[in-house]
Parts: sequence; C-alpha cells; structure tokens
Amino acid sequence: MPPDTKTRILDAAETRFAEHGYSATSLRDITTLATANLASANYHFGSKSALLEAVIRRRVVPVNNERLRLLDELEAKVGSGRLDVEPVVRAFLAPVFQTTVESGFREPKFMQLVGRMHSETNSDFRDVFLRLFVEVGKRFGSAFSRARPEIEAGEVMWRLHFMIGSLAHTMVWERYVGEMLAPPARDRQELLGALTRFVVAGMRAEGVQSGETGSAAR
Amino acid sequence: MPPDTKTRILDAAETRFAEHGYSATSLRDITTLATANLASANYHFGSKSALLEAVIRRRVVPVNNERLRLLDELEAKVGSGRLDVEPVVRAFLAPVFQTTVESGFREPKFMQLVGRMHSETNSDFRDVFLRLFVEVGKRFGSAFSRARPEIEAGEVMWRLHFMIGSLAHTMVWERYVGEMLAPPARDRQELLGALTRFVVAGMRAEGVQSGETGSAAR
DNA sequence: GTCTATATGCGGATAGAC
DNA sequence: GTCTATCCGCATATAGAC
Repeated sequence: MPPDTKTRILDAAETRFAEHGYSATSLRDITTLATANLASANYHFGSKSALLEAVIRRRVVPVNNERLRLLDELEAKVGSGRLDVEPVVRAFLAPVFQTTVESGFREPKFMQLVGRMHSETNSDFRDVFLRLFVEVGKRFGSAFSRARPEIEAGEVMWRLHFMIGSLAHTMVWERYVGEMLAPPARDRQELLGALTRFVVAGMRAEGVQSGETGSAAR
Repeated sequence: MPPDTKTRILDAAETRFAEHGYSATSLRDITTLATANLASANYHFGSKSALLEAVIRRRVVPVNNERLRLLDELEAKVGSGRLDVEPVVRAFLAPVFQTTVESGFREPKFMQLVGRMHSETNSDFRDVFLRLFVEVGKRFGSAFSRARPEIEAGEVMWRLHFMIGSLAHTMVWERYVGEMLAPPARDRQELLGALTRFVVAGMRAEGVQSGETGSAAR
C-alpha cells in the first residue's frame, strides 16, 4: 500500500471506477478502501469529478504519449514511403497492454479503467476523456488514411472507432467473459495478438464497392 | 406520446438509461420526463432495477430473436455445406440497425441503449443482459467456429467479442463522434455497411502463425 | 493533514387519501 | 391507478477541532 493518503485515494478511486463506474461509486466507498478519512478526498482533490479527472489523467496521459511516440518513430522510419496498417495498429493498441509504460500500473484494474473510459458516456467522464483523446484520434486518423488512401476518409474514421470499440469492450469484459461464454483463458500477449490480427484485417478490408449498400445481401 | 402511463415510463426510462446510464438516472427524472407521478414507477414496476429489466427485455428480446431467426434460416439454407462468414456477421449486426424489427423502435435512442447494454458493467444491468444474451452468444460462437474451422475456438470467441465491441462502441458514441473527430455524417445503412466490411475482414483474418506472438514486430 | 460532526440535498421506496 | 406526503438512508461537501 502506498504511503501517502493522496496516492492511496487515487488508487482506490481507480479500482472502484474501473469496477463499478463513476456514478455508482461513492467517495465513502473509495476512502474506506483507501483506509483514509472521508473528508480527505475533498481535501486532496476538491470534488468527486476532480478526483475522476486525476485518476484518468494519471493513466491516459502516459498511454497516449507512448502511442504518439511510437507513431512518430514509425513515421520517421518510413519517411515519405509506404505506411503499413499493421505497425499503426500496434502503435495504438500495444501501449495499453504494456504494463511498464510508467511504473505503478497494476493489472488488470488498469485495463478495465481504460475500457470504461472509452465506453462511459457520463458527461463528467466523457468531457475529461475527450479532451485527452482528441490529439491521438486526429494523429491516428491521419496515419490510417495515409496507410489506406483508397478508403474514403469518413470510413477510415469509423474504422478507428471500430478498433477502439473492440479494444474497449475487450478490456471491460475481459473478466466477465467466463460468465457469458466459455472463457478462452488467454494471457495478455495472446489477447493483444488476437485483437491485432482482427483489427489489422478490418483496416485492410476493401472499401464500399460500387452498387453495394449496407443492406445488400439480405 | 403513448397513452398509458406504464408505456410512457418505459419510454422515458429507455431514453434516460440510453443517455446517462442506469446509476446516473433517477426515478424522479424518469417520471418527470414521462409526465407521470413519482410513485407510479414503483406501482407499475416494483423497483428501479425491475424497471431496468423491463426496458432491456422490450428491446433485446426481439433483436435477439431476429438474430436467431436469421441464423436458423442461414443454417437451413446451407445444410451441411460450407458456411460463409459474411452472412453470419450480417445476421448478428443487421437486426440492430433494422428499425422495424418490432413496431415502436424510435431512433437513435434504441441504438444507444443497445450500445450501453453491451458496455455497462453495473451489476444490475449486466445480470439482466447476460441472461438474455447467453443463447445468442453460444449460437453465433458455434456458427463462427463452423465458418472458420482453422481458427482456434478461443480466438473465435474473442473475435465475437471484438465484433460486439465494435458494434457497441459505434452505437454509444455515434452521436458524440462529432465532438471528437470530424463527423463522417453517414446514414445508418452506410454505417452498417462499413461495420460489416470491417468485421467480416476481421473474422476472415488468419489465426496465429507459428512462432508469432502478440508482442512480435515490436 | 487528519479527524469528527454536521449541513444539505437527492435517492428509492411506501403509506394512505382519493 | 394516481396523487401527496413522508420515511429514511446515503450522497457530496464543508466547518472547525486537533
């Protein structure tokens, strides 16, 4: 257990937000788990939503920085040459699975939190998260458009969303799949591999064909 | 506005659960929107979680029935022959986009609700939803395994999750993407088409290659 | 910085008149 | 079936002693 109260509260909040979501978690619950006094949460963070913001920032900023770093590296390497889909997908997905981006990541709580950040549409949650995500979204959108120039830009953006959705859903439900379907019981790297294969293939798919619509083949 | 109070409450609850989620929505908010008395919610449904269950059932049961019907039809058609990935994907995705499965679907509220049902892990929400989803999950898992027999069963199950994630995330965020990325402004059928292309390609991807792991190519 | 105590309001649920 | 009024617990937040 971390020594200072502020960090303990941050950790406890992360755990509970990941498990139950923002609205369903009370400060009482958080401070109890943190073995801290109820009032200390407001003393250190000011309000519940400010605490949420601190929790998100602590995790998202390093992951997004790592994503951008990998993308920079990749773009520098290929120069003005051809940009392949696969390394771009990896640059986006891998940092989430990487437990050592910054010291202190405790699995699998963090994975769930990331998943929830993408799926939660509570306005407090969303506002904070969107602010932190805009740059990454734009950079990766451009990178995928460059890797798949034949695909219309709008469809590329949707594919970015599909990728995020696959990632987020996997993170959130990872520990519940056993209740729902036979648990495949993979380790993290295998899961990242499976997700990468799926997304890379999706990104490489042909765009809409002439004459075809979404309701075709029915 | 529907005539009877019970339906109005159901509609209002659906709207608010879709917009803000279960925990963040109060019965007061729901009954006000429904122009009904606070006490009437408990009179008609017994409790908040029972209301949630009614909301989910009303929408999920017809969609899942339609999914199973399409899959039955497909399996009957191909008999013991080859089962292609694409129509299975379509059988899963299309009923969600079909606004006329049962009369009374009001877009795009319903799409958001479906998205939330897949992403919400609040235990009330999850329990109800899992119960309704188990059969569909198993049937489609088997169908995909049959369509992609070379892929290990565990990976097929994960791909099913990836598909659900893409779908759910798209539903939940459809109306927010404008805040986040340039809005592609597609219509529903185009969106279904884009999602189908992505998922079909993902499902058709090769499985893990010998010697490769998820952390490869880094 | 940490605690107790408390202000203040919203939450779900229900009793009981009509 | 629908209403008012209310119970009662839990929520966030803060005041103020130590």
